[in-house]
Amino acid sequence: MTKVTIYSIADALGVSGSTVSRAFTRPDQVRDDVRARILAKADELGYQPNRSARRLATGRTGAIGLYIPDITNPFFPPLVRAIQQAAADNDASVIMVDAEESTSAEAALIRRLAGQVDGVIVASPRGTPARLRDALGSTPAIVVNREMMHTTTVICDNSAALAQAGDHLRDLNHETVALLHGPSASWAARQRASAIRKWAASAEVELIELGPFEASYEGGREGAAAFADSPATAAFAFDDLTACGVVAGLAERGLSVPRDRSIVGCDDVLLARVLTPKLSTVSAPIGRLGAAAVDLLGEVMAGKQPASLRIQGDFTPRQSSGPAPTT
Amino acid sequence: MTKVTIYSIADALGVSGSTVSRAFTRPDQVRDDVRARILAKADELGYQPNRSARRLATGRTGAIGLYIPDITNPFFPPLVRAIQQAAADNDASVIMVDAEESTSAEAALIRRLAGQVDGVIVASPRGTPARLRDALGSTPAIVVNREMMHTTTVICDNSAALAQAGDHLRDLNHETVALLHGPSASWAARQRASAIRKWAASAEVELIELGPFEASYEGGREGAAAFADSPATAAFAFDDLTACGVVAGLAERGLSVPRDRSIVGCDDVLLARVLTPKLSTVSAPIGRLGAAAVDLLGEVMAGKQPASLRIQGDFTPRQSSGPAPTT
DNA sequence: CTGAAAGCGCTTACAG
DNA sequence: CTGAAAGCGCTTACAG
Repeated sequence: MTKVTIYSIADALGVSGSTVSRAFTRPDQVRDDVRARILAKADELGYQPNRSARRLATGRTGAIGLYIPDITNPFFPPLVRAIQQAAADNDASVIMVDAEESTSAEAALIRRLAGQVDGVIVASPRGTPARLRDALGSTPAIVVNREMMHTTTVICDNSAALAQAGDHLRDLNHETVALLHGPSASWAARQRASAIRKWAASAEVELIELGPFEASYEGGREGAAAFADSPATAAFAFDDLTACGVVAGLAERGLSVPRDRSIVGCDDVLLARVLTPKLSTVSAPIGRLGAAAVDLLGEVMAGKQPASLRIQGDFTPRQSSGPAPTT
Repeated sequence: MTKVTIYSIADALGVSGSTVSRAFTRPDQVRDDVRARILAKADELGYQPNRSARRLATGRTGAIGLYIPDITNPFFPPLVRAIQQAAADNDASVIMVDAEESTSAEAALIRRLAGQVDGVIVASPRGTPARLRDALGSTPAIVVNREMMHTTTVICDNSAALAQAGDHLRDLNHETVALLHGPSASWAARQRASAIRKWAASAEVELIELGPFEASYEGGREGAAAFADSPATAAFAFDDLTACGVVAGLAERGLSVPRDRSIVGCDDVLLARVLTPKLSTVSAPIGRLGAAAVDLLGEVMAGKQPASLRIQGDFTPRQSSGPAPTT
């Protein structure tokens, strides 16, 4: 099976390569019957355009880059999926790189990625804005899950939902509530913490701040130890995976959720719904986040400066939050 | 910031483009000091080779394709990561496509992918071998997680581990054990079923076959209903996610694991370790699967016909299996 | 609407 | 070890 190019088709049909090329890229500039014959022949020969050649000629790669800090964190697969799907709708392929949780590799990975694609979507970067901007250079980019000046950004705003979650706990008679801090380098952790503090102040609930803890199951288990030793009867975990560790850590101490302690997670990942007890959590519309990122990236690549987007999260009470134990 | 090419460097240094090109691709063919100056200047100018041009010139894309049926299934992210890492070690990028669980889209997605890359890794395909081979055409390929004639394949062989798991249950005095079938289109499901049947026959344990059920949390809940109504005191779930659904479904019926029923999962995904109770499961060395796939793909691309690989799984008893309830 | 030609940025025989 | 030149397969002004 020899290589089939536009010239194979051109020769077979007695037209020029230019015409074949146009039949694909500017169909309206080719007479209908000629185009029909070209398309038919292309199909017959199994023609697939050589993307490298096209890219070289047009200067666009047709690919967008996606930087993810940790594909293994259940938050990201749905995001990756949404981004891929939106990209496919725009005939773009996506090249994904996973930092494997290494913050130090971040800048180098992003720099390399930026060189290979038309634009990049950076999810949950941990590095400083300056380093990130340096790595990006002039490549169009969208940052997801973190706000950053001079950059189009799409984030999930959980403040209102977190306040709702807080009210829900207060209504269940929890009078002192723990805030299990996420990693201090995480923008989302800082956001959530400040939203919760604000809620606690206005709701006149006593807030006990514990941590920071890693955003992992183990981090949650450590959090559980601190939580169990505190007077709090309910806690906000940084995310669902952490919450899951908290449930396990409490269980190891003979404390059962929601009977003895209540806990609310964040993100509503698969885990939150399959855990027993199901987690009360704040859900991020992850799919919309991804789709929006691709749309906005398209605008940036087109030279526009679209406004940043913030999507509201939503509180979903489930089984992990219950009435405060009566002592 | 204007585009920097090999000629920017060549001009700045008074050498030819050929020499600059060689400095990168055939360093031994360039005098040491010249190469050093070129590399330094490239660095100074922030040179990034244009991949499209390189690809067009060499005829290789430097990319491998990865087809995944469902990125959202916790089995796949670690596989993706391992494959990416191994590819990066070989200076290849990976273009991933996710079928979003749509079996019907499989062939078309794979065909498109195959046209864009030097070789493809196909994970857990559901389609018939004929359709798959047709979609692949002459593109070098490795199939992961399914055996297939005339194709280099890397799979995890769980037979021995499943028999170990069975023995473990029998030693805990379970006399009748349920097999919750996975989806009938799944090669892995058929494999596991036959390994379990073989074990049951030789161990003289009564096996009750239930299902098939979907490979999902919901599928597991359905399985739990059938399991609860059966005389079995322990069950093999198709995978960990399903097992998780079984635990939840049993809980809804007031049955607790491992007190009232025992359950063993498969794959040892993150979920298995964060669930309470932690799942007894058969672990696939997912990372090795991915690394091996990339290695073998390299051989196929080099024109060799490497032998298929089967890696042994391992049984890991944890908390979800306990002594049979004494009636 | 169509063709001849130049050009995208590399690589790589071929001469020297 | 180095340079001039051709070629990879497309796209796209430019002429007609």
